[in-house]
Amino acid sequence: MRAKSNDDRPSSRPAVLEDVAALAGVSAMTVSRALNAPERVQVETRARVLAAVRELGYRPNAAARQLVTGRSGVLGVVSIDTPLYGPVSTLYSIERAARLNDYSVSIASLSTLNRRSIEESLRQLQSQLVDGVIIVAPHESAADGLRHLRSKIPVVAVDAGAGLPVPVVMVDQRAGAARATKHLLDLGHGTVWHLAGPADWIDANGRVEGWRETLEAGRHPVPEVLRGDWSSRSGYQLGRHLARDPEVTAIFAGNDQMALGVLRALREAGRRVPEDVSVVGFDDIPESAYFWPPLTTVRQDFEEVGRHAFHVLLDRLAGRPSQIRRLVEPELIVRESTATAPR
Amino acid sequence: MRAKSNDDRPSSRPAVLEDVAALAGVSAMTVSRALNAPERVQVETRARVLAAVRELGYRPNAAARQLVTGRSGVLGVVSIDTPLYGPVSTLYSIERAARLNDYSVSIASLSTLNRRSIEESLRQLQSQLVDGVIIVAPHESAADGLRHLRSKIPVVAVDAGAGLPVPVVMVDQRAGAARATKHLLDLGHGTVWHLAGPADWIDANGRVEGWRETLEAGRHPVPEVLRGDWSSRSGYQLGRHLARDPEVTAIFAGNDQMALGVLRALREAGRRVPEDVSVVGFDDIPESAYFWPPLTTVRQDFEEVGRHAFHVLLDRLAGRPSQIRRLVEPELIVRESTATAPR
DNA sequence: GATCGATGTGTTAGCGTTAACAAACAGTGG
DNA sequence: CCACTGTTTGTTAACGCTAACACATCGATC
Repeated sequence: MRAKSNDDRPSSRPAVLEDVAALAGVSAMTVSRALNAPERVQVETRARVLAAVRELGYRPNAAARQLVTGRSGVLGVVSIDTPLYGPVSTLYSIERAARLNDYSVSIASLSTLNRRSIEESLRQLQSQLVDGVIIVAPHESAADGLRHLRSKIPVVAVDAGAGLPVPVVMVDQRAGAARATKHLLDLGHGTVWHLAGPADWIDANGRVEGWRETLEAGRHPVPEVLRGDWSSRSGYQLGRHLARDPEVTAIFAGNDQMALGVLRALREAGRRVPEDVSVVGFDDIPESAYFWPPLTTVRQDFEEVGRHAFHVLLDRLAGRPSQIRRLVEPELIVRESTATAPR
Repeated sequence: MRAKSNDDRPSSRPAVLEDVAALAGVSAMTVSRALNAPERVQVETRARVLAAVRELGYRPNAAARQLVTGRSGVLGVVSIDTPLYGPVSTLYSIERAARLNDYSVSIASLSTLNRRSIEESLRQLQSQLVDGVIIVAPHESAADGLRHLRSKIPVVAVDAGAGLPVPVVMVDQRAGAARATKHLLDLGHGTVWHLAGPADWIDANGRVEGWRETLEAGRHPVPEVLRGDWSSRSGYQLGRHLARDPEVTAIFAGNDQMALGVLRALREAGRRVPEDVSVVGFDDIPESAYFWPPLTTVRQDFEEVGRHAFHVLLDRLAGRPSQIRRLVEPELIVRESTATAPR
């Protein structure tokens, strides 16, 4: 009990449980119960307590509660600090799902994902006493870190490779790439060139696999993979090579930005889209509907990814069993950058 | 002291101060000092303590520390949940600055910024015991919330209007818009049309002002402002109107996405860029160098904005006086979408 | 050689909350 | 009418840390 437990209420200091208890004429424990387990307190008592809470503007002290319960109601999210559409959308959707469930979110953004950086940020989040962590790990280099996790707290990965000792939630990249490729083949193109994202990105490699499998399944020749870095610049540079080759009539770019660069390279080379060459992107960023021409692309439902990741983590926290690999279906959005093959 | 203070170390339970103290043969207080005020402990003792800390893998319990010191080392960031380049870059740069200074960052992303939503998220962050809050408030509607803050903890705003009772850090939008406009006037254009962002965005209005002032200063006619919504779609729609008017030879778009839509509208109307019409954007998103043609635009240094915001907040936390309004200088990036006026 | 300050370390008492147990009370059934 | 159950409330003791003070020890000072 406070030294000065007299009747003044110096609103300078925030109200604590004891103040509420005094005002309501009950013990501190009853107040605690009225707030955390309302059914264990008589209706009338609870009403008095809640009135006192409101009058004093009482807010429970998170640190004290956490010290005794061991739970903080805080979720850690480890992410990569690029302003790329995918990772950002995922981060926000996780935050939204968490807040809807009265969790708050503490972020650790990393410029590179590897074992050291992941362990470091995990340590930092742990000493902040987060209840669980979601790692957005779109890099292959993160696998090493995820494989050797020896964290006590539950971890869920988003956009991570297979065969890891943690649950993974992600968009089915292979299915998305397969749909994009099949769309082009169905339009009569002999084969599809693929402009991939960096080899150390999980998503990039998943898309390469989906593309390759689809070509092979239809016995189409498989051109060499071209590696970009997600930027329009790299799409442009690689696009200039492709533009020179008259054989090339269908290009599947690993994301919309690279597709934008390709569109520019083709135009500069005098090749029309979609009359001479068809182009498909990936992501469906808000701009892609306004590219020239509007881009056929693959939409990923990040909202669903975030929601799932959060709920899988909740399951872990509650000790419930949960799926260890959850794939979200992507959707092909057909616009004007694709058409039947020339001739 | 723990009930079972015998010599076993059940590594099941994480080590606490007392365990370290026992191993090092000192009192808990000495361990605390060795970690928080190393100069107040003898060199040799400190070495023993640190060795014990390492051996046990001891990490201080944040909740306990916070309960007694009243400080958490956590910073709240209230932001808007769009994947737009500006707000996202700002968020990441704040996070980076914070982490470099051993603060962690808890985010609250809102879909709308108004008095109610700001107060609500501030309450939530406060009950999480953050030491201070940075509000990224690019909406006019946030002003009402910021004006009536009665929060006990320090608050700094980013991208907020003038005349508020909190320190504000932001890019100088008027200067940026003035530079863009002047660039076009210097190229001989009679006047400049402006395609503004939504009227409820601070930045959009700052750019309108900078544009208008520059035109008026040079006694150029001031065309009616066209209002878009930052999207390529709106840029395209408004651009189609402008494309029909042969008087229009210079367009300043409120951001790069809208500029992209304008480029498309002009091209569809058969008007060449930059030969017939010059176009300037704002933001310098990574793609804008790969638009067709590459876009002249205004670059904002978000990294610096984040750094400043964090340090102003640190000043507040330390009770030091700080600037109440800090403007970061934008930079004009000239590319190929602008040229001397036709005729 | 008593007094002082400086230096290093220990002791005590909380910070605000909840788990665990204890107590008071009413109703129930034999 | 008494033990026995269940419901509601209170009491106590942590949770892990640090502020504040207390206590040694040492050399320097007059």
